[in-house]
Amino acid sequence: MGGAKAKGLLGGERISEAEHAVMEALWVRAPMSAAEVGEAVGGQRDWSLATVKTLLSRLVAKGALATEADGRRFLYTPLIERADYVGGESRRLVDRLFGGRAAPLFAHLAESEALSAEDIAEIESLLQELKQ
Amino acid sequence: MGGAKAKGLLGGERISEAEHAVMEALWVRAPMSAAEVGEAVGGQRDWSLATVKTLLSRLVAKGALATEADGRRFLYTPLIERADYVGGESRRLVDRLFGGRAAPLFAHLAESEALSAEDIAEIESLLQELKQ
DNA sequence: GGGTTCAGTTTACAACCGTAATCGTATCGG
DNA sequence: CCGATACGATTACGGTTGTAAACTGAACCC
Repeated sequence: MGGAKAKGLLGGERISEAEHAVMEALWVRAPMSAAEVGEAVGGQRDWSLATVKTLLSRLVAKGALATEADGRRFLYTPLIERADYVGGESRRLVDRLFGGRAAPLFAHLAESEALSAEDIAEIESLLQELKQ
Repeated sequence: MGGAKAKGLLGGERISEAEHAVMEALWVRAPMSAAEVGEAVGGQRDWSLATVKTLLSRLVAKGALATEADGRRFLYTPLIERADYVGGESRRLVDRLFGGRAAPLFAHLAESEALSAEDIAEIESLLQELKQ
C-alpha cells in the first residue's frame, strides 16, 4: 500500500522543517485553503498567513502538494503520503547515524529512556508479527 | 556514562550534515590535523582540503571541536560525544515524526523492510534485558 | 635570508530556509 | 460602478549550508 515505488518529490527535493509542519496539517485534513492551513498550524507555530502561503508555494514547486482551483483561491492536497515521507526520513537517519542498522537506534532509544513501558510492549508484539 | 548533563554544543547550535561527516571522522580517531581529517573523509565525500578546513572552523566556532596547537598546525578533538549527538538526533526525529513515541518508528522501519533478521533478533534480546 | 610551502583565516557565492511585506488583480458588498 | 477585500505571485532579506578560492603569516630548505 503505497511506499513501494512511489518516490514522491520529483528529483529528490527535500522538505524543510517548516514545510513539514504544513504537510502535517494537510495530512490531517485535505484539501484545505491557505487560510485553513494557517489556522490549522496556528496552534503549533506562530506564523503570519504570508509565511504559510510562502511555504505552500514552495511545497507546490517541489511537487509535494497539488493545487485545485476553488473559485478565486486554491485548495491544497498532499501529493506524497505521510507514510512515505516518514519512512524516508527514518531511513535517512538510520543510514546516516547507524550505518543502516535499526538495532543500534533501538539501543540508543532504550538507553536514553526514550522507551516507555507501552513502547516496549508494543514493539514486542510487533516483533511477534514480524517473526511469523 | 556521559550524556547525563554533558549538553554539548553551546547554545543549541546544530551540526549540519556535511559537518557531521567531519565529526564522524574525528569520533573514529582523534586528535587529527586538518589534512588527516581530509584524508579520513576522502573515501566518503569528494571534498577539497579547503572545504574540510571550512567545516572544521565552523565546528570549532560552534563549540563542537577543540583545537590543540601542534607546531604550526592544529589538532582537532571532538568536544561532544557521538552518543550524545546520535541520541539527540534520534530524539528529534522521534519527536518530530512520531509524537515522541518510539514504537511507531519501529512499526515504520519494520513495514519498510528496514529491519533485518539480525536486527530483529538483536532487538528481541535488548527487550529481554529491558524487561528485567 | 629569500623564496617556497603549509596551515589557518578571510572572503565568495549560489542555494536553501525562515519569515514576511508588498503587489497586482479578481471579486464582493453596497 | 467603486472602493474594500481576499488571494496568489513577486520580492525581500538575513542566516545557514555546501563548496571552495584567495590571502596571510610562519617555518623550512637551499
